[in-house]
This record gives sequence, structure tokens and C-alpha cells, in this order.
Amino acid sequence: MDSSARSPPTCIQFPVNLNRTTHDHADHDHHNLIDDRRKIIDEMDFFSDKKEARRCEPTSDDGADGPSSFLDFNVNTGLHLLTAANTGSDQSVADDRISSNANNKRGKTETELQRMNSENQRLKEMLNQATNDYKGLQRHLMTLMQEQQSDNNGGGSAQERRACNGNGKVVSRQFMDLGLAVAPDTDDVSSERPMADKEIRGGEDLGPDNKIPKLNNRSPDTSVDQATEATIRKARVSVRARSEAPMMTDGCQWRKYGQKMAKGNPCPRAYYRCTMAAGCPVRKQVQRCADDRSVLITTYEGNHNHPLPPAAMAMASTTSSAARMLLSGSMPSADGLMNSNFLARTLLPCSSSMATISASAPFPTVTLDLTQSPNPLQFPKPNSPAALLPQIFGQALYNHSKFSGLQVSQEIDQTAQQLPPLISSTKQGVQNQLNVDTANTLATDPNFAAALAAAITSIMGGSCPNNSNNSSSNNISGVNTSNNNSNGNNNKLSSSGYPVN
DNA sequence: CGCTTTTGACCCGCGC
DNA sequence: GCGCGGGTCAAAAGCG
Repeated sequence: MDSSARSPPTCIQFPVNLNRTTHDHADHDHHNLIDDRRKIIDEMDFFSDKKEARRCEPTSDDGADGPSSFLDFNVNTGLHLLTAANTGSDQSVADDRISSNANNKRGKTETELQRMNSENQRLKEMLNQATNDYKGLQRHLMTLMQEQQSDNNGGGSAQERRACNGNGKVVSRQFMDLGLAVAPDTDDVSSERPMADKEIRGGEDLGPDNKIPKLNNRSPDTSVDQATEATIRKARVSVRARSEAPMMTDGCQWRKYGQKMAKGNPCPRAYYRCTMAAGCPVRKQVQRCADDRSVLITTYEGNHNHPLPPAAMAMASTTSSAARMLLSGSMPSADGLMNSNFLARTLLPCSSSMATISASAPFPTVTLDLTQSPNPLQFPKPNSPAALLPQIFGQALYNHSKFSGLQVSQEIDQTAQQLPPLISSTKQGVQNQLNVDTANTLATDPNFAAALAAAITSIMGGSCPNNSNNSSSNNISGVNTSNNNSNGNNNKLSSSGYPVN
């Protein structure tokens, strides 16, 4: 398994913002090109007669939604020309009946068509040139990163590694691992699904396996994997977010299976399990913060064993990655605890208060605190606040990757129960690489994570008054903060709609 | 009618 | 062994 083969899945960590940032990234490199294209099109319109220009306008609108991709570019240009050709053809038919000057007009149009064809050719060459330049730069960047990493290999101390953002192979591998944690390589899908299914059945009594202790009933050969599995399943990711909505939108389908009063909190804790696939082991708990009931605490546990919609990929990526990070940072050893504390410090160094790791029993937990607004900034609102979490975790994991040991074999071994790939096409594979670069670039921005958290907080807080608008699509019944009673184990709570995924 | 929520009961681990 | 608390089960109820 060479490093080049590993690269593609690396970026799956940032499924949502990747798309956005990829655009941004591409825009940086192709901004001039796009601008040039538009200018050129304008020029074409300028050279065309007014009728043609008017006819071309709707065509150019086809690709006018946001930053245009290369595909849009090609198609757009082609349509442009085709429209012109058709225009000429139609005109000639009509003109045959009307005027003897039609031939003159037709000849004019054909000349125009030839000119536009050559223009189109020239634009395509420019596009290819820009694409090649970009790929070359990207390769160069990767080379530099690897060189830097090899330089850093000499110094073994954590401090040294902390001081320098040595990435290269280490980071790549970490990203790969994380990618596997959520969405394994495309090529593995076909062989993976059956394995995942077998895993589910093997976990026997379909009955949402759950019962962690029961995992220990397998063959001795898999004892290590079992331990890893159990640890991963126990590892939890807790997200604190300020929201009046009953539940954080994460794109998954959940079914409530229980509710209890937790000690020390007047608000009940609701238990949900993922219902997007039978036997999916993922659970989550939703509870209001005792101190501040406007804060919603959502705790995720486990990894999905089924495909997820993009919206759900975000949170799934976050939780899965965090679980894996905990796995490497909270092994049952003194070193594990130390490592966890170390991780806590390395998580989001620019906003250390946002993420904490608790290695204490019973379960290692990463807590993402999105309730603090260190640096209010304006960000484009994503479809789901959860969509941004992987970005934050990307930062955390990026940093963590410099310190933690990597369980490559484990990661590979556990691909079987991980999610299928988010990305399958070659073009998107290229985007993956761009995404990693983008994530790395963003991770180096000291204000990025903090600003992002502020944006998330504002988004979630802003969704309160009309959360039916923002969260109705994915919302699930959850905790009601107002009508809690504290007698006995269970409380009656109001319910709401189901996810519409 | 099928799915989800509710909710009392049950199981399990842990501390004493 | 017992009590406590967290977590889950499953029958009943609710809902569209």
C-alpha cells in the first residue's frame, strides 16, 4: 500500500465543507480563469450581433449558480456555440422564404461559428493549461510536505513535533485513517458491504447488538479487535451547543428508545438509536445542560454501519474520528491517560476551551463545546450546523495526528464496519486531494476554528425562534426543557416530528 | 396499519 | 449482598 494509494480517502473527513472549501480553493487557483472566461464570453457577446447575444444569455445562465466548475465551463461554452449554430440554422430556414439575402447572412453566421469554435478551442486550451498548472502545484506541495516531514523525523520529542507543523506522511496517513473511519475507499465498497453485513449478523442476535459485554463472545483470534471495537464503541463524542431546538440536526434518522432522569440534572436524558439501518450500533443521548438549559448536550457513541446522506456524513465523520482519536489516546494505560490530557491540550490550540477530553471512566469522551463565541465572524450559513463539526475536528485531528500513534492495521481492519465512500468519481477523487490541502490550509489559520465555532454558535442560536424552519427537515423528537418532572426514572416529554431524510 | 414515542420494568456495573 | 445510577427492553399508547 503506497502513499499514493492512500491519498484519496484522506479528505473524507470534511465531507461538507470540503465541497465548499474546494470551491474556494479552486477559486483561488482558477479565479482568474473563471473571470477570464466570463470576460471572454462577454467579448463573444460583444462581437455577436444583438440578436445572438440575447439568445445566448439564457444559455449562459445554465451554469450561473455559484462558482462554475470546469464541467460547467465546457458545457456552457459548448451550449453557447451550439445555440449560436442552431440560431444560424433556424435563421437560414426562415430566411430562405423571405429574402434572397439569406445566403449572405448564413455565410456570415458560419464565419461567426468558425470564429467561436476557434475561441472555444482556445478556451479549452487555457483550461487545460490552468488545470495542469494546478495539478503541478499540488504535486509540488505534496512533495514539500513529505520533505518537511522527513526532516522532522529526526527530532523525536513531542515538543519538537508540536513546534513544527510537520505533516507530510504522518498527516496523510492520519487523514487516511480518519477517512477510513468514516468512509472507506471507493474500491472497497463492493467487498465491504457484505463484510459489514456479516459483521452485523456476526454480532449475532441482530438485536441491536449493543450490549457491549456481549462483544467478548467471539473467537480468541479477534480478541484484540474486540477490545478495539469495544473501546471505539464506548468512546463518546459530546457536543455542547446552544440551541432551543429539541435536538441538534445531524442528518441521521433516530428513534427514541428510552429516557431517564440523570443524577444531578433536572432535565431528563433521552436515548436514541440510529434507525437508518437495522443493527446500526450508533446511539446518542440528548440532554439539556443543568447549568444552562439553553445548552443542548448531544453525546454520540459508535460508528454507523451503513451509508449516510451527506448531511449525516458530517456528524458521523466527527464522531467516528473522535472515537478513533480516543482509541489512540485513551488506551487503558497510564500513558493513555497522559496522552489524553495531552490531546486535550493539542485539540484546537487556538481555542482550547472548545474541546476537552475526559479519559475518566466509564467512557472516554471528547467534548466539543460550541457554546462559546470567542470571535464572532460572519460565515455563510451551512445547511446544518453539524456540517461544520468535521472541520473543527479536522483541526483537532490534524494536530493530534502529529502526536498520536497510528493504528493502521486496526483502521484497515475496521473498514468493514465503516461507512461506504462518500466520493466515487475520479473528479471527486481529485477534489479529495484538494480538500486535504484546503483543510490543512485552514488548520493553519489560528482564528479559523474559533471563528467557525462562533459561526456555529450563532447559527444554532439563531435557529431558536424559528427552528421549525431550520431544523424541521431533520429534526427528531427530543428533550423538552419546560415540562420536566423528576419523579422516578422516566418523564413524559413532548414529542415532535421525524426526520425527513 | 406501521412506525414512533412513552414509560415501567429490567439488567448490569460499581461502590460500599 | 445491597443499593444506586446508567442504560436498555418491550408492551402500550399515540400518530399520520
